[in-house]
Amino acid sequence: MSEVAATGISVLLVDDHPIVRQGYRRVLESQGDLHVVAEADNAADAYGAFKTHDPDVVMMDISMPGASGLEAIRNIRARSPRARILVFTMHNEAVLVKAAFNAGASGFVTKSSAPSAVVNAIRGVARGERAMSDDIAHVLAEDSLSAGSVLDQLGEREIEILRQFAGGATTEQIAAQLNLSVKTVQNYHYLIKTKTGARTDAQLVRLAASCGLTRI
Amino acid sequence: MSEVAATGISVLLVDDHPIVRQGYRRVLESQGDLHVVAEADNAADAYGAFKTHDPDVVMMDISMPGASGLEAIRNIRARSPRARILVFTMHNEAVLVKAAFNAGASGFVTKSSAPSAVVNAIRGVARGERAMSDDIAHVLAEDSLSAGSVLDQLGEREIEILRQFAGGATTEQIAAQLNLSVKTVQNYHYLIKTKTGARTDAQLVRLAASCGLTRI
DNA sequence: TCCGGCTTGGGAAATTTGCCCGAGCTGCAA
DNA sequence: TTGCAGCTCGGGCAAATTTCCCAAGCCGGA
Repeated sequence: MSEVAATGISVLLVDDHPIVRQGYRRVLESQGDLHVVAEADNAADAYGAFKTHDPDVVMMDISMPGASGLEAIRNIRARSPRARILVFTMHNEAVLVKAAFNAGASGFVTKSSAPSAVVNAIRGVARGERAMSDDIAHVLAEDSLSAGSVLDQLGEREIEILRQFAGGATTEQIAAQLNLSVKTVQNYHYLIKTKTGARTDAQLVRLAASCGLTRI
Repeated sequence: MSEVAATGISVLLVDDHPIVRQGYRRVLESQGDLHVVAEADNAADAYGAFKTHDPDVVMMDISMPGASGLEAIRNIRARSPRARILVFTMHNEAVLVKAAFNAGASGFVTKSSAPSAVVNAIRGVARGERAMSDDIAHVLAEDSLSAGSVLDQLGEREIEILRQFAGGATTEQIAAQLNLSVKTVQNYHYLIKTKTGARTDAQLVRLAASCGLTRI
């Protein structure tokens, strides 16, 4: 691995939008100590680029098409436990943040953050620290006080049914898929709404999407 | 208005993510002929900045919180018909593209485009041309062949009800908001599902989201 | 003028929801 | 070991919603 103090911090950028990557690249490289050594526009390429360039930090947008960003994190970390991954996204759901850290991320910064906060997060992650932007810290703080996230109160079965439902499946399809009676699926549906406080199906779909359970 | 040939092209950046704006700014300014004269992070500020700086081109991400980006375009164009607005977003739904052009946009470029395509679009828009990225041209071409998008078959009232429904509003809330009977809203709900072919409410929400009608 | 489409709602049958219940299972703790 | 708690699974039943069908007013275009 490169000597951080001596040669600066090497960064692998992962984002599916080329101009966004180029923008980040310029912002980072204007800092002097940050060097973008490679880019990737999907989760699959990310690991290849990681192996080739062995960057100090992977800066990754986890809302990409194809494989989930969380999968990509797990993937990289499983094969290279020393990898430092900074998640960089517009989402700020506590569930997603926790999922990212559980998957092995070292930091989590939202795109709403000031550029200075982003580059400082990169430096922190490169030093082996855990880094997150202020808004994420607040979200997690709120979350820890409010006794866990929405999804934490759901059982495995409930989450699976919520995922399929939010994905557009009908009650019959879910019942057939999971070998349940329609009535049971209906009951779960009701239970999920009760537990999450969603008043309409649409709110449930949005909840699932904002928790990263489904992508739209 | 500035003399494009003599002084370059002045650009107003509108995007709700500061680091994204800063990234774009650097990409644009590295071109030599493009100058970012102001930034705004919401639709309301965008018009203020437009009045103050009178830029040649407004480069705008229309997926921002608060007022719809389409509203912002209409707003600016209504007050300054000479304004050139280049929409720059990750969405590539034909409905949204057409809506943007109808609202008065001069160009539409997706974030998937190569940076060179983006800067060329800015130059084209500044010259008064209509500009769009290749993928958008393909989407519109497909759309014109496939006899219109899903949303095209919906009336204004239907779209408004779909938007509110997908946003999480209950039937009662929509009825109250629009001064309709609950029965009418229910009928619209059914009609929308029939017209769009959605079998569940969840599919409807996803449809609305994928058309840029709601954000999750 | 007439036709077609949008908007607004009524009606009635079919279906789903909301909420209650019980039963089997598992893990955990006293 | 017993017992409790929580998950999973489904029945029951009244209330609500959905699904269609229909009608009437309005407006713009042929």
